[in-house]
Amino acid sequence: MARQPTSGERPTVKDVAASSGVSATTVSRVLAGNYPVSAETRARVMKAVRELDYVINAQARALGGGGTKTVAFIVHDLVGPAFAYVGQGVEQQATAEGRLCLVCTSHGDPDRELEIVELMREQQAEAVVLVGGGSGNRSYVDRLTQAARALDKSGSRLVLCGRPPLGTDAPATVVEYDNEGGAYAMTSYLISLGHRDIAFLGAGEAGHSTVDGRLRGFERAHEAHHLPMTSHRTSAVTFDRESGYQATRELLARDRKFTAIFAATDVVASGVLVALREAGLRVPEDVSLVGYDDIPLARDLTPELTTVHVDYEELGRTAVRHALNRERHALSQHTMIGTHVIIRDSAGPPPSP
Amino acid sequence: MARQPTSGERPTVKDVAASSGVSATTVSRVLAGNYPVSAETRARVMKAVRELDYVINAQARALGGGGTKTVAFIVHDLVGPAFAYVGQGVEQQATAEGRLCLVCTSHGDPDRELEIVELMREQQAEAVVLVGGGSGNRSYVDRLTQAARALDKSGSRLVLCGRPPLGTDAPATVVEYDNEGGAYAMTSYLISLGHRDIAFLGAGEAGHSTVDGRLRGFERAHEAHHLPMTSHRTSAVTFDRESGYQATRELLARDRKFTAIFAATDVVASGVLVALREAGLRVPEDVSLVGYDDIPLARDLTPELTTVHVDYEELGRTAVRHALNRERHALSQHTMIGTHVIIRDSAGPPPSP
DNA sequence: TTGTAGGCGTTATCAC
DNA sequence: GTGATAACGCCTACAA
Repeated sequence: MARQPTSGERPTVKDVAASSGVSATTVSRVLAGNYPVSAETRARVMKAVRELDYVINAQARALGGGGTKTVAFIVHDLVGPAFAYVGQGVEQQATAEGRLCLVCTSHGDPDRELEIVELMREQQAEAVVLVGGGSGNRSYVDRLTQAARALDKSGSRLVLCGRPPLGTDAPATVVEYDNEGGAYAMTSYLISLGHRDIAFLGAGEAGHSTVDGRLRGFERAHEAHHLPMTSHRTSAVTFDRESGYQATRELLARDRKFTAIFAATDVVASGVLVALREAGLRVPEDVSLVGYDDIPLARDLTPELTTVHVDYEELGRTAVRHALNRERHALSQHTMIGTHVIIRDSAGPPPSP
Repeated sequence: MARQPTSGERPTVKDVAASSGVSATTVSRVLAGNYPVSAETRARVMKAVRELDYVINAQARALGGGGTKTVAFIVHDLVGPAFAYVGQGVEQQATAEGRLCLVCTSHGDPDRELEIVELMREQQAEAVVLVGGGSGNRSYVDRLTQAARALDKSGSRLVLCGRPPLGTDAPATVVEYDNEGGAYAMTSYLISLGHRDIAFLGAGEAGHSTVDGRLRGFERAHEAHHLPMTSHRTSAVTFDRESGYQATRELLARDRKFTAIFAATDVVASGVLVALREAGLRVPEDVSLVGYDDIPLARDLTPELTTVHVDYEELGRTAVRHALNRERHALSQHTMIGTHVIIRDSAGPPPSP
């Protein structure tokens, strides 16, 4: 008589085997489909599978061999629009390559981030994608390098997505986008419109790779055009709307000479816009405003925001693709994704004096 | 001599045991910390753990007993703001309860959704959270009910987050928010402002639980105030900005009597706003506009959008909390989260005739 | 306090 | 084509 699994218990290959009168090995072969099995046997097994509503145990499979078919991505939080798009890309590519996706949020805490990497090593994730700019702090970079080596040793791969490489001796895959180039192009655009006094509102602490790159592009453009620079960094540590609002108010209180504002992100720009409007300043007639990221919000602002486009979804896809299909023994990989200016309505010529 | 694991291989408890001169069991006990071990032994073991850079194998642990400590959430996509917030809540609560989070996207495809539920059963996820409104299609509901039973049998739990229960005999946890109540309150608000001809722009096919609920609230408010209703549903199947834009253009082409528009979502409202502005209509002077969801976008529109607030993050948290800490043998659970009107600047009295 | 034996569900290996 | 058997790495009895 076919063995009936205890009700309320999950059936196993053994149950299927018993129920279809074959060995567990044969059941495994039918399911894997990578080994010759007679058509008749296959049919019997499949019937039992359906009747028992059997599904394989992924943990057991991973243990026996085969690996976990899992990719992890670690992100500050899921609600930042840019993060969400990267996540979307990661999930998409992971699914396309037959992998499942683990998500974790670090809320920007480096210690938590390293903890999570450790957790992912326990989980045997095939790739660990770290999303978002990170700190350049020395001890942090060292610990991350060590984590990269540990992952490498267990056949996994650390991927840095949207931040610079750790060093050439760290086994990691890096997929960046061109913060500096985009900021350079945007600044040049403003200069070409006639602006000579541009305020850069870069929220966040120094040493943060993303803002640093953008600021560098801003500076380089000034140098290239032989222009003095009036950069205005704020002490805010977040990239949110509120910090853009506050920074603009402070700026307006102490300096009204600038004719354009370059906000470090679109979200910051949305806060800037509110402050400008409250001060009775029109955009772009009185002051031009540009952002960075080109998230959907950019088109919802009034006026629609001129900004730098970054293909975040592609960033995520590339990260997974490279991590999973890299050349054997290629120690480090590095890809740079281009960015470009999207001209909308928030920037124009400076007001005539 | 202590056994050195082959370089490039992951160390196991055995390696740690050999390296510290104790048995594998003792290592396990030290790591679990739930069993008395002499201080000296513990120290030796921990030292070996550090030296070998050992981490436990989560798959093996799950297999031996203990379970996977994993929660899955399935969502249309990660970039919709509402979805992102629910995901944030799910991840947050999962982490708080010591679980890891698997994400999958279904892109609104019911078949894919059921496939994913199956995958999660293989993964032994402790809870499977289905996020977002779903179709009321009979065969779909039946298959989902069957999936719920299958999950229940393996000790897991299906959670419906933001959609109505499958039926009282399905072992599932449901966490909804009050679509009908919020729409009722908002419609009443518009009526109290003096509006008598309100267009409801509900993108999406009939049978979609979220829109249906909102439309029901819209209708009930009209009934309660003894007002005839002029509902306008569009044929668009998406909830995006574009569908709001198109729907509004069609609406304007055939009917200009309405004095207010109730958009099914904030994102739809953003498209409506563009179309209105293009037509030279001022908001709220010429026509009032309200939305639903209260995503950050609502505050970035000009004028800031009057809308219905939904605490999506709490929705996600509640989903996980209930799934993990339910009473034993409670077949079905049902929670409703409240919604409320947020008054901003996009709705006012109708223009005097 | 510590060690030994067996099992979790699957797949790889080796026989038949 | 099919079936036993031994891993995989951990944990929970049961002994000592």
